[in-house]
Amino acid sequence: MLDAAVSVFGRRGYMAASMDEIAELAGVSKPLVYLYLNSKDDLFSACVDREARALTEAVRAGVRPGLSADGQLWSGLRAFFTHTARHPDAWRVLHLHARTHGERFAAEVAAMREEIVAFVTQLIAAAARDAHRDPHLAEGEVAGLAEALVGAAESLADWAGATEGVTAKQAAATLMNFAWAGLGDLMAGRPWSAPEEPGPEEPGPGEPGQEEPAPVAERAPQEEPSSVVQAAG
Amino acid sequence: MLDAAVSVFGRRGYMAASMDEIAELAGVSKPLVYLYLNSKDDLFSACVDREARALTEAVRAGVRPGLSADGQLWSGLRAFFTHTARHPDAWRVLHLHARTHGERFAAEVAAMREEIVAFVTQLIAAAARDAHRDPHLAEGEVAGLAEALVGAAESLADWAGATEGVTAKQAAATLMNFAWAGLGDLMAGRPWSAPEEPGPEEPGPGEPGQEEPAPVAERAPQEEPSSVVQAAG
Amino acid sequence: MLDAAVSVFGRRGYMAASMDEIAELAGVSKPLVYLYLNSKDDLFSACVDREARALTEAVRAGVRPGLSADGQLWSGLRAFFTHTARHPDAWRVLHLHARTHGERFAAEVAAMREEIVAFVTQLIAAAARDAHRDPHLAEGEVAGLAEALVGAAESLADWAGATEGVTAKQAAATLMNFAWAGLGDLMAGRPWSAPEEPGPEEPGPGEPGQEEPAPVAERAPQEEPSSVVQAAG
Amino acid sequence: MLDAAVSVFGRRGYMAASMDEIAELAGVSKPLVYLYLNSKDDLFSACVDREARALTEAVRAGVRPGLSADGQLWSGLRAFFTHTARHPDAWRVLHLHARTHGERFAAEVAAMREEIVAFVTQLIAAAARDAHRDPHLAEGEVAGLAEALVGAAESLADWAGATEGVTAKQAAATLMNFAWAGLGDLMAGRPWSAPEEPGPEEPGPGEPGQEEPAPVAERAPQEEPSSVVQAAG
DNA sequence: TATGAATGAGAGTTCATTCAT
DNA sequence: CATGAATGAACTCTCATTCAT
Repeated sequence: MLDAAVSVFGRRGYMAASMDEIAELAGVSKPLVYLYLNSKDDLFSACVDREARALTEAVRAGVRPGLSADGQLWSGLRAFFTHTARHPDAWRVLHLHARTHGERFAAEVAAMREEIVAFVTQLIAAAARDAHRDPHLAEGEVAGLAEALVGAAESLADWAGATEGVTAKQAAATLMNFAWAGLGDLMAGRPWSAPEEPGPEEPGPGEPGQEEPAPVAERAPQEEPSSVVQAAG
Repeated sequence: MLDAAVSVFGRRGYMAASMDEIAELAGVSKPLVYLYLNSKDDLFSACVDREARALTEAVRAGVRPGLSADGQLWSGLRAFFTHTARHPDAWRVLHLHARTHGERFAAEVAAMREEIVAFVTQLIAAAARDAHRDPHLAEGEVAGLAEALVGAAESLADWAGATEGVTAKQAAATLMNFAWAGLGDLMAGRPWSAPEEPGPEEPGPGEPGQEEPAPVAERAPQEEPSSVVQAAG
Repeated sequence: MLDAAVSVFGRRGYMAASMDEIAELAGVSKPLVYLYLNSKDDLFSACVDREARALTEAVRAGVRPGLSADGQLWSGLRAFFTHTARHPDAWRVLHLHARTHGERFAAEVAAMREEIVAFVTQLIAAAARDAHRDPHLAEGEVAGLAEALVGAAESLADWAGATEGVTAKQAAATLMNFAWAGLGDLMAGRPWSAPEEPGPEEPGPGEPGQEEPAPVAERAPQEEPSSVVQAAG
Repeated sequence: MLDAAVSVFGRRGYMAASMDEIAELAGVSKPLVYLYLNSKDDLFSACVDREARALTEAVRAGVRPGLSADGQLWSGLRAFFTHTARHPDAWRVLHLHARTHGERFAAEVAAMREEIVAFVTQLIAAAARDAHRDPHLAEGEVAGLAEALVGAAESLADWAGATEGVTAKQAAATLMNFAWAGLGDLMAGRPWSAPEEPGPEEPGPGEPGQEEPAPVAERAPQEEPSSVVQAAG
């Protein structure tokens, strides 16, 4: 029943979603929805709750704890993009709709986001520690960079979710290049490269361990450029 | 009249905005709104149109044509963040609401976004040409990076708009560091530094010449860390 | 529009009355009802207000100020029964329905009732003064008797309104006998008799000045006794 | 189960009472209510039936058969006010709610009322016979007076039920004074006095023998006069 | 027998939209 | 040109009522 609600909310938004449509999609009657979840607000809140939990859980499960900072970020991003790609409506609910309807929902999303930002902040701080250059990165700066990184990831999730032919791994690679190496290094021919790891999601032989000479996602040829743009919007 | 509509749409969203409130805020009667703009859809479309045009125009006007690639990007970002900060309702309409209500509005936003992405793509390609390392950056790769950059900029615009004490310049600096130097260089103590230029937006004496020792945006001291997370959400 | 509301509320009661039926009876659409009167509660309140005012006004206008105490009571009762007989739905709203739906409406009815009780209290006190027997009637006693008299009048209004063939004058005469002379005097053959006055409501020659040898209302022959009982219930 | 129904109906009214609340208060499940009593209408009808029977039975049992007419009336009124005071929800069901929802319920209440009115009619006729003044009271007149007396009693029951500090005996005394002696006699200092009898309901020592010097009910001192009016409404 | 689970029908309320003026 | 006045349609939510067990 929550599945139906997430689907309708994700496609229509909170206000445009009608309880009739949700009930019909769930295959039950409207009063039943009200029996289990008291109101439209509560229903939406339950959706946001569940999906926020699911997303953070997916990211947490995707991170390889023993790896280096960039390795952990890489694995976390892959899990993040994989989850958002698999649950596009849920992602729309969280990222598009929950933030526009009252403090209540915004707070729920904020709690989820905080967890992810905190994780990223830790990674950056750890990397800075490893580089022994702490003085150059004050605590506030690290937080700012984490914000930027998470924001970029969110936008790329929108883009990847709406663009055909972009896999989660490609999105993650694009972001790692962009964020870790930086455009400057890319210009200079110094892309970031993924750490050695057995591919956990697709462990089959079809995936070569060294697939990263193309560090930036190579998208499928686009006959219709507007769709790309639109998708990324 | 459109001003009123943008304000109400930006604050309430498409569905929750009522024609009554728009007409009242505009100081005219409701039938007059329908006389000039045929329907709520058309009114919203006109808002999106106008604001998309205004934003692209602002960015275009802010770019210093003669500068280097990163200089142009820097000036463009400053113009972008300045505009979104000055017109928060317009930015909410474009980035939050227009994408959630039908292909029609999404397409209008897409057209705007395409222009900006194309501009960024040109800059990256030019920079790559200058570095003589073209082979490393295929066309698709450049487009992907441009997407990531624009996405990061959009997220930062949301964040700056919701966080007190973050100026447009600080947001732009944060993003330039993040995007151009990359986290890797930042770790290594090699931040990106802004090119020499007379500050165009705030040329007054209120701007100290030595503003760049803090390469990452120095945000206002935050006693309440949760507000940061929430604001950035 | 209020007429329709009073009619429907009077016949159905507050809860059972539907805004649809009220709007249809008023010959307008439902949103128009909500435009003028904000909610069902407000609509009901407006009805109660108007009818309470109308009833008190009718009683006030019916009282002959120069008469003796029983003469004033007699004229007031005639006006009261005339009004309730002419506006049965309004009377049902006030006496039956308004008292069962929340303090708000009960208070409005109470204000009206207080006016009438105060008037009756004055009359009884005046009569007691004239009889020079003040010590026997304390203030609280007078108020209690006024309550009883008004209560009896209300019940008789229900009865008269639902029983065919009972005129307002007959109801008033019944109550005057009952209240003023008392059953004891009636047993002893000492009925109360109406003071001399030109009949104001029905001034035609069809009404003899001395019509009161039958002091108690003679009802029409009742083929169906249950209806009488029901009406008086 | 009927107890719960009477309680909820009495407090909420027919329409506002929900079967859910009734079933919950009765401690059973809703389908069980429907098993025993087919519908909400039938349930309400059963309540009205039972309570009407209970009230008439209480009055019948309270009357002392051997007494004089006014003595019987006095004892009957005391039983009546005692019962309504002890079962306020039942009284509300009968007097307030049953009359507002369809002929069916009104007829059930009417049957009860007819019995009481018939009893009172007999009393008045008997008293008239004793006084040897039959010609002055035709049958219709007696019935009218009985209606007025019963109506006054009903109103006083409402008033006593809503006013703190008014006992059944006080209400009965007020009504006997009002009805039997009449205002005229009261003005002249000739109140009705209760016949000699051992107090049946409260025979304990809590009842002083000298309770009749105040012929009219002495209500509790009322600092707030509006509450009296409202309560009596 | 007794009930958890489910629903059809209808309630009050709102809003984009349109005439007559 | 501009609007006061009005409405059709749709919304969220409730409740008496009934199956399957």
